[in-house]
Amino acid sequence: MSDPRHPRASGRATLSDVARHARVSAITVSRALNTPDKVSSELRERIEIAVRELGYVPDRSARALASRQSFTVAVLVPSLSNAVFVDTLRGISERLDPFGYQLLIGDTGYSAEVEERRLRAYLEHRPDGVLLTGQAQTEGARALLAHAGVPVVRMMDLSADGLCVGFSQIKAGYALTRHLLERGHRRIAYVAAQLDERVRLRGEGYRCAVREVGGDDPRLEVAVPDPSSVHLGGELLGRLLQQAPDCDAVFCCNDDLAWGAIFECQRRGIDVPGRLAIAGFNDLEMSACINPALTTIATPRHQIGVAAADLLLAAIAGEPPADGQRDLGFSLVVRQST
Amino acid sequence: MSDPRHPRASGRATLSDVARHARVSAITVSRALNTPDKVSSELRERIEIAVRELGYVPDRSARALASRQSFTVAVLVPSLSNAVFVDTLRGISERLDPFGYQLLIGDTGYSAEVEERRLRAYLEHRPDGVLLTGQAQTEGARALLAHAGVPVVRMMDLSADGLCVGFSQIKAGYALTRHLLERGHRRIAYVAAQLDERVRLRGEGYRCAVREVGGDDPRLEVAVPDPSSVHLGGELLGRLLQQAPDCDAVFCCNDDLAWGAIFECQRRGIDVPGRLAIAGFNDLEMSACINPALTTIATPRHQIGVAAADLLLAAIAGEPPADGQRDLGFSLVVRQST
DNA sequence: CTGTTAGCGCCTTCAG
DNA sequence: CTGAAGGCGCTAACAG
Repeated sequence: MSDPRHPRASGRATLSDVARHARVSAITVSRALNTPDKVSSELRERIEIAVRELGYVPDRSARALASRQSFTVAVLVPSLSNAVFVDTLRGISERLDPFGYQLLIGDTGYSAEVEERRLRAYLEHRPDGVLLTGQAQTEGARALLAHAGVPVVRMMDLSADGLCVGFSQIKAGYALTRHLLERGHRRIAYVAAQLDERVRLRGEGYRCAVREVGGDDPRLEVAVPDPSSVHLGGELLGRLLQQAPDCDAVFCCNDDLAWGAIFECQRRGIDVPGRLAIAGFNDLEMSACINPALTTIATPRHQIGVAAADLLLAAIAGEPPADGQRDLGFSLVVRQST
Repeated sequence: MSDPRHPRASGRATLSDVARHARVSAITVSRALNTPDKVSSELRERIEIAVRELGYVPDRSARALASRQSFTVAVLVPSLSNAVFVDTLRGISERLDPFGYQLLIGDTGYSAEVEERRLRAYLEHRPDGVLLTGQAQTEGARALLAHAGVPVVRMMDLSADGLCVGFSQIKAGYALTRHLLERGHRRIAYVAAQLDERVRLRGEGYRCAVREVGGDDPRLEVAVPDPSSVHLGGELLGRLLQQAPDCDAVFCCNDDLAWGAIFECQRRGIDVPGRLAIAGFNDLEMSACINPALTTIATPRHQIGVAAADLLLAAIAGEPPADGQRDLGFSLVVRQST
């Protein structure tokens, strides 16, 4: 009833369908596809034709199962709405795509629980490597990774152990605050939302710097756990101005908040930077376009993705990590808002 | 040499490792995990303990191979840098996560070739469904989908055949232009970048509307294929003002460009909307925050994700699509920029 | 260069 | 409710 030259009605063409069609053995088809130079050009051609005629698409599950390599890398970022992580993803993808690795991209919504859940889900794919943003947050997540035994590279911050690529969030926060101090500001505020590890560390850097000049004052800090947004930036500026009307500079934990703060100043007729200097963090594309252009910390997020991918590739290949902790630095971009 | 109660050194714990550990058969472990109510509570408990002790994580490849269901859905969007698609992804994820589906998320960079390549790669995972943005661009992509025989839902625009969820880009472009006409503008420009299907359709709508009042003029259109960005918005405004100094309103094909145009007007001292009205498309978060607040078309992108997921779920379940073409509409949001 | 054999880890029968 | 046998599609290891 069934024609052996054609794929079974029950599903798609398989390797043996192709093999039968090309009158070779299955393994030869496998080789023609994966290591073409190990197959004579004659058979290769016949096989290529069969593949095309049957519309054969290999099955990764079967391949992964048999070869014990999934050619898959799991990547977890806090949010896809944040351009910072999307730039990082692009760097990863640029580096991993050419090697045939496929990315399992997931966002955690800045939640440790979601992170663990997604991690578990992705580990079921037996990824060849895992890329994480920051530390694995929960005990469970760390246990999962330990059991899995896959190479892991952590991105964005620096840490004491394991492989990681990033820069010192503390130093960056410190550097930006120093810049404001050098501009002569003494009542410098820190406005933050989405209080993740990195935002906290930037706050640390800020506090370090203001303390050095005795300029620390709890009223100068506005921090809320809400998701960051431009709108929130305006709102938090209002709150800040209420609790510390004499502040003369604002360090926003990210650019989005800073934009919102600038817009709010425009509406209130507050001169930036004359009456109030405003600085952000990350140097997203728009920060150079807004009026006044935003002073901010440029972060090497794309490069972090590239380097993390390279590090992971090396780890997958079993190469000893020459420098497991890669500090890619940051740079202060001074524009008109300060 | 090897203790049968422990996973082999060569790899991670398998179902039979767990089975041995709990002194039951492998299939019972499988059932305890997938259909717990088909296993006595006693065995279930023993199995749960074994799972925990061994740190067992199921292997999706093996499961997919044996069950012929991958519980995976492939999603292709043009870009992750565009908040529009990220909002759509969120809608999809919200709907599909609870069912245990895992998303294979990929971006095409607005390229038809990349789309086909990614599609092929994702089909190797034997996804239970595919979510596409717009039409499958290439002949090859369409052939792949036809061969694969998986349910496909297309998002964002409307189309004649197959399952799709979106709204009429033409009508939206028309509606926005009508609004500008009703405001009394007669020299309305269309500024566009990233010329994908949707941007072109919006342009169609624009042209329809201006033609009705005899206001069409090629000098009023500035369109470049470059990736859209805020910076580009400013640049294109400059170009427009040069080739049509008398234009009195600008319809930007997306909000990013409109922001850039507004910033450029601020720098040039052009009054918005007094001298020049500016409108965008999509209603991203920032559009309500900028000064002047941006008039734009609010698009139901999150809802599109939700509805697309629902449609796909139904199609996977083999349910006949009651309404295969779902028009979710759009709405005009009039703010201060017009 | 090509083929055979066996098995990856799990689930679908079909039995009890 | 539990288990035994077989196979999903592919590739490793060995043969020739």
